[in-house]
Amino acid sequence: MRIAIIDTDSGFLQVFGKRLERLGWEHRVLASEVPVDAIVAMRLSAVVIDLAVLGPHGWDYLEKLAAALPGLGIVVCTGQSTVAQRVRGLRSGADDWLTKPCHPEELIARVEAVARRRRRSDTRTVEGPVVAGEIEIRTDRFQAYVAGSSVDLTRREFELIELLASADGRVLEREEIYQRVWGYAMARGDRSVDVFVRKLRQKLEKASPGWRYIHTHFGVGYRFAPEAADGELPAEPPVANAPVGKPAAAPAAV
Amino acid sequence: MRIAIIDTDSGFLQVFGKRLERLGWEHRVLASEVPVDAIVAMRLSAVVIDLAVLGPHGWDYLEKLAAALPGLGIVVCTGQSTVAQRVRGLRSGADDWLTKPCHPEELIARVEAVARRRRRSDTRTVEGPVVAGEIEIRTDRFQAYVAGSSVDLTRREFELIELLASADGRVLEREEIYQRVWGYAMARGDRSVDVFVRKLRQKLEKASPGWRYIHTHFGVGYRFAPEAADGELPAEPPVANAPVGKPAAAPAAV
DNA sequence: AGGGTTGTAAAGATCTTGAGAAGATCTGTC
DNA sequence: GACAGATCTTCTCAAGATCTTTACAACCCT
Repeated sequence: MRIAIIDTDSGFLQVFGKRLERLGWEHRVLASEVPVDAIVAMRLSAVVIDLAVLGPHGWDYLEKLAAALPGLGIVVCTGQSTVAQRVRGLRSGADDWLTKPCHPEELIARVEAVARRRRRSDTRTVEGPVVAGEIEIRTDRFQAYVAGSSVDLTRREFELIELLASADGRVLEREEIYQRVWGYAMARGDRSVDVFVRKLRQKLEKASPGWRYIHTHFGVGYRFAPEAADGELPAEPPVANAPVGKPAAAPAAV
Repeated sequence: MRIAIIDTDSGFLQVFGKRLERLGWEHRVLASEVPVDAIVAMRLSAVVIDLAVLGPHGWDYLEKLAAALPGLGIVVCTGQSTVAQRVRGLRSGADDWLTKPCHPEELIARVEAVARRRRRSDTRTVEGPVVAGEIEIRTDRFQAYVAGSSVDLTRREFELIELLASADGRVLEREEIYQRVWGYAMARGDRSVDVFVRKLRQKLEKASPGWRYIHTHFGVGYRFAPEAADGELPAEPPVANAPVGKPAAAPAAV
C-alpha cells in the first residue's frame, strides 16, 4: 500500500505517520500542492488531502487529480466543513470525506475501504516479466518461457519457480518453501518440495540445456540462480551477506 | 442507479425517498434483513443500511453481503457510533459510514461516490471493435462476427468472450471471470464458467474452424489468444505485454 | 564407514476439466 | 395467465492431469 498525504498539520502528520509506519505502508508527505503528473508518477493506491492546504483552487485540483487517475483513492481529511462543501468534494471526485479531528484508525480504515474498491479494477499489477538466464517467468500467464515457447509448467511447478526466482539468490529452506507455495505447514517427512524441484529441473533442463537454475544446499534447502553449465557465472556481484557455508557455486570446478 | 435502503426510520425514509424520486433513482425500502441471495437478485448499484435495524448480527450480515457482492456499494447510515464500530464496519466491507442525523444530500453524494468507484471496475468504455484471429467483437452490438456474419452469442457468452479478449492474453482465474461477468461471488463448485467456455468454443469452432481461441490453464483458469490450429502462432511477442486493444497481428495469417 | 539427506522413479490417490443432458428460469406472444 | 422457445443452472459421468506417497539408490558430511 502506497499513499501520499497532502497536509501540513504537524500533529496530525506525526500521529498518523507513526501509525502508518507500524502498518508498513509506504507513505509520503507533501506539504503543498504537487503537479498531477508527479502524483501519477508515484503510483499510489490513495492520497489523503487536507483541502485547506490547497487554498481556494483546491476544488480544481481535486477534479484534475480525480480525472487524471480514475483508479486513485482520494480521501479528503480536513477541518470543519459544511454539507455543501462535502457534497461538492465528493462530486468532484473525492471518494471519502473525513472531518478533523479524526481518529487515525478511522482514517486508515477509510483509506483501506477506498483502496479495496480501487484494487478490484486493475487487478493483478502488471509486472514486467522476470528474466533469469534463458528463462522468462510471466506471472500473468502462470507460465515460464524459453525463447518464446512455453516450458509447460503445472500450477505448483510454476508457483515453486516463481517463489525461488523471486527470492533473489537467497537459499530457501524446505519448510519455508512449503509454507509459501502450499499455504500450510509441512508435515515431517514430506518430500513434496524435493519431488517438485526434480520435476522443475527436468523441465528446465529440457527447455534450456546448458543452464543450471536450482541449486541444492545440503541440509538447508534450495537456491535459485541461473548459471551457465560450463562454469561461466553470469556476473553475480558478491553480495554482502555470504550465504551460510557455501558462498560460491560449489562445483565451480572445471 | 438502483439502490436499496434497509432501514425503518420513517422520517429518514420519507425525506430521503422523496429526494431519490426527484433524482429518478430506482429504490426499494427493506424494513428488515433480507437474504443475501435476494439482494443479489435485485442487481443493485448500492445499498444503504442502518445497522441498528439488523441487531447484533448486523456485522455478520455486512460481511456476508460484501463477500457475495464485491461490486456492490455499501453505505452504512446509522445513529451514534464509536470509532471502533466505524472501523469494524469499514473493515467488514462497508464502503462508507455516515452518522445520523445526516443531510440527505450528503448521503446521496456518498452513495454516488461509492457507486462511481464501483463502476470504474467494469469500465465499459465504447471502444472500437476488437479483432482477434478471424473474429471481431463488437461491444456496441453485444455480438461477435466472423466475416461479417454473426456468431449468435447469447448475452453471457458475449460477456465472457469480451472479458477474455480484453484481458489481452492474460490467464484469468475462474473466480475472477465469474466475479466480473456474473457480478457476484462464485459459489464453490459452480461450473458455470466451464459450461460457458464450452459453449463458446463450440460456436467459435463452427464459425471459425481452424482457429483456437480459448486456452485452458489446468488448475488456474482460461486464457484468450487467437491461434491458428495448424500451429502457426500469429506473431506473438515473447516479452513485453502488447498494448491493450491492439488487434495487431491477427490478420497476419490467412 | 555410517547416519542422515537428497535424487529418482513409479504407483495410487486426488483433483480438474470436458461433455451431455435434465431441470429451472426468463421472455415475449397469444 | 398459459405457452413456446431461448437461455441459464445444475447434475452426473468419464477422461485426463496433477499431486502425493512410497520405495530405493545415490550422495554428502562428520
